[in-house]
Amino acid sequence: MPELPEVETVRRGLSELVIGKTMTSTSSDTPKSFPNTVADVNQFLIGAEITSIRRRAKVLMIDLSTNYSLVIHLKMTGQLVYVDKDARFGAGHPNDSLVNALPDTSTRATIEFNDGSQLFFNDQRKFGWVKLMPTVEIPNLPFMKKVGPEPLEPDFTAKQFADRFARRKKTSIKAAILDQSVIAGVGNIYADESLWGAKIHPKRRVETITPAEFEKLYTELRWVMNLSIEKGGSSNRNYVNAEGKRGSYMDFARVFRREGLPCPRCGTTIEKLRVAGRGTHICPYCQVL
DNA sequence: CACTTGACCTGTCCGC
DNA sequence: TGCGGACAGGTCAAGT
Repeated sequence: MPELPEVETVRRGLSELVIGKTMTSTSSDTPKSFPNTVADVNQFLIGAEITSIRRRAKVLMIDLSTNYSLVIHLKMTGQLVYVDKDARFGAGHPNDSLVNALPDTSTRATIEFNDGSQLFFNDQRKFGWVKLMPTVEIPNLPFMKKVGPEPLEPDFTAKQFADRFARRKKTSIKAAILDQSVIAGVGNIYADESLWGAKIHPKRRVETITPAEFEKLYTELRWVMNLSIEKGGSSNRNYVNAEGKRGSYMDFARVFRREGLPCPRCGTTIEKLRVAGRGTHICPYCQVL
């Protein structure tokens, strides 16, 4: 569940549920998922109060009263699931069958709060990570130094958007829009959805994209990401996010994972191909090379 | 530097 | 039913 709209949904949900709470204990299974030393955890996390939760690109930052932060990347399969002291999910609780189901085999770390509630970091594929570090050092992370602008910031303009692609002229527009140093937070779903919206074939070389097409792509990307946040993001399985709601964006997807179905604009059958090493969905009539 | 490919992991689905 | 291979919403480290 890991593109900008999904991570933002988790951020908003967690903000409602855990800000102001104090962490009383933690446990984790693999050093890879949560590499900090026990000493660091004891000194800077145990007893710390959560003061704010921020997002940059697809990275979450849980700021603590110790001036340390938990920096979290969910990668492909990471989840943060909150369960209250009565083993219930947060407001919404749509899935009682999951009550008491955590921790499970995908649980990599658990944090307990002073009121008996818990936060589970689950990650089937173990690509994700949680790192405790001084808040002021977050901007020095290599990823933070290279990552591009936030596409949903109100003052981010279409011209700034187009200008970001100057460094990737020879590659495909799909590879470029997925490049986090170009624009922050775009992943496979919203790349495909926005390129369909702008009627641009994902294999088009960046240098062939016209200013009008960049403007359209900018508008479509922002529209589709804002819609997805409104819908709580995308989820395909029995997934519940931190606040106990399922994302419904996939009900609104126009091309993503819809190969074999009609294009909602022209009725042509949607096709799936590979671009930039990723599964890619297009309407072959609306999006031509 | 820009660009492409493979690696990191586990689970699932699809064809034989 | 079993097995092999491809594939899954992301990023890095290598290679050219």
